[in-house]
Amino acid sequence: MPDETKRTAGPAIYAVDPWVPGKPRVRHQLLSDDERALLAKIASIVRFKKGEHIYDDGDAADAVFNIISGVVIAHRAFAEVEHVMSFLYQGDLLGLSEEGHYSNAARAATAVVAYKIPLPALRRILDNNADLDLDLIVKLCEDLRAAQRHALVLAQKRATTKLAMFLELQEHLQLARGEPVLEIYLPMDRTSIAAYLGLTLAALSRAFRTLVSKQIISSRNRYHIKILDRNAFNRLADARFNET
Amino acid sequence: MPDETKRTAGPAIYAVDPWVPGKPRVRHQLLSDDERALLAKIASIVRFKKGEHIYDDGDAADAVFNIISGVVIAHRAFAEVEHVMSFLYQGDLLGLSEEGHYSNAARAATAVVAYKIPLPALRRILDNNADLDLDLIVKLCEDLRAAQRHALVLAQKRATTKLAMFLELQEHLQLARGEPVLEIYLPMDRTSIAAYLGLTLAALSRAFRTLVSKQIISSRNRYHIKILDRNAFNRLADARFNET
DNA sequence: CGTTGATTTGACCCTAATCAACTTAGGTGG
DNA sequence: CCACCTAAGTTGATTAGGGTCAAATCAACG
Repeated sequence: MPDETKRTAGPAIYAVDPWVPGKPRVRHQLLSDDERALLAKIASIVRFKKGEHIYDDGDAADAVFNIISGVVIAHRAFAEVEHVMSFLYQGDLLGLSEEGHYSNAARAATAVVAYKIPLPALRRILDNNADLDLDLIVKLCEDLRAAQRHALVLAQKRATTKLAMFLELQEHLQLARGEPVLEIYLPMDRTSIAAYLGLTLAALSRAFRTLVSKQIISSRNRYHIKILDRNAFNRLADARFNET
Repeated sequence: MPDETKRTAGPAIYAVDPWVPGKPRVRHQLLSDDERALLAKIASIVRFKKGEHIYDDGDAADAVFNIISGVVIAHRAFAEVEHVMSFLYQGDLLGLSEEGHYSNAARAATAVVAYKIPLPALRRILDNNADLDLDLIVKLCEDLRAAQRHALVLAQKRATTKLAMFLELQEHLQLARGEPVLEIYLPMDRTSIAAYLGLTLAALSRAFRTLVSKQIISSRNRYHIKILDRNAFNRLADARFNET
């Protein structure tokens, strides 16, 4: 697994479309070494323990975070229910899509290390740096597509379909990160997955059981899933197979 | 209703957060007159009839569109079902969040007039124009928030809640556009609304009927809705009231 | 080894999906 | 302007799938 952040110091933004099935393009670094060095100067490194709270919906937004390692959950309470908006991985930015105040809350799904980039300093650098703008635009377009994919998942009516789509997405992300994909690794807990898919914990659990009992997937443990029947899996998760 | 596009010619990008309840900030134009003139030079004006097809999922993306008037539906078929990703209004951009190929299809919900901006020309201008970048970033952040709001709506389990949230969103958009809000105007057909909310046409129809029979809303006709019981409406649509 | 939180499972209920019939609203052509 | 046609929307009956609540396991950690 190539870890760019070790070769060159400083914030990293990766981009790749993890959706198009059969097209596992490797993600690439959007920032040049110079840009990363520039950002590193104004960034500090922060650590969060698993489950730790990073910022709250409504807090004054004074910094953006760039994940070095670990998984972050962007979430939001609505009508007493927690909704997970996205899972964020190494190289992802969080705290970006707000102005003045964060519009999501964020917490660590695993132990997290991240760059914390103060907003005023970032703004100063952006103003003098046309290239960074372009990179940001590319990243934002990608986040936008991701949000629309999420909407597509949520619009599904069957729990097994949602779950299969989620697993496929995780698999593509893993592939894009250059990790092995014999198994799908799920760093977040079931509750978070359920909140992401718009299901109750019970319904998600049943969806897992259904896929397992149909021999479509198997699970070594809570965090490691293997796809046994790729065809059946694709039929559930992938539009191409449903458009006959 | 102020119509900026009539005062100054050329593409227009408006931005405002239409979500925060009780905070109906008026949208403002992100582009300067100079920028708009610049874009106008490379843009052509195109018209689409109601229901007309604008571009298809997968088409080579050769231009972005900037809506002058009318409503556009960004949609996508998945598993034989049409999903509406967003409704786009005057000043909105479409065809942006893709690279190479459009990732959504688009069709006109009403008669539409739009600027068509060829991508190569746009790229040339962006390269020489730091200000435009910034504007684009603001717009993208806003689109991103909108997509996450959509996800939040889709994650709701009750049809009446989804519908109320949708109506509230439309109301806020209208307010932001400076239109009167005694009634909520729904330019799109029921089928599109259902597809946006992840409901069947039948379920949406029943949700309307439920709200009407509970005296929460009334409808003058298919396109004009009035909110009768603001408290009950907010209890359904608005997180603030559900967090007790 | 006990305690706590996470996950699974079960029983029951309710809502929205489905399928289908019916009504309405918009066009079209006479 | 009206009769007709078609697409859009409504309504009804039925059913399946997920919600809800609660009990039972399981897993992690001290």
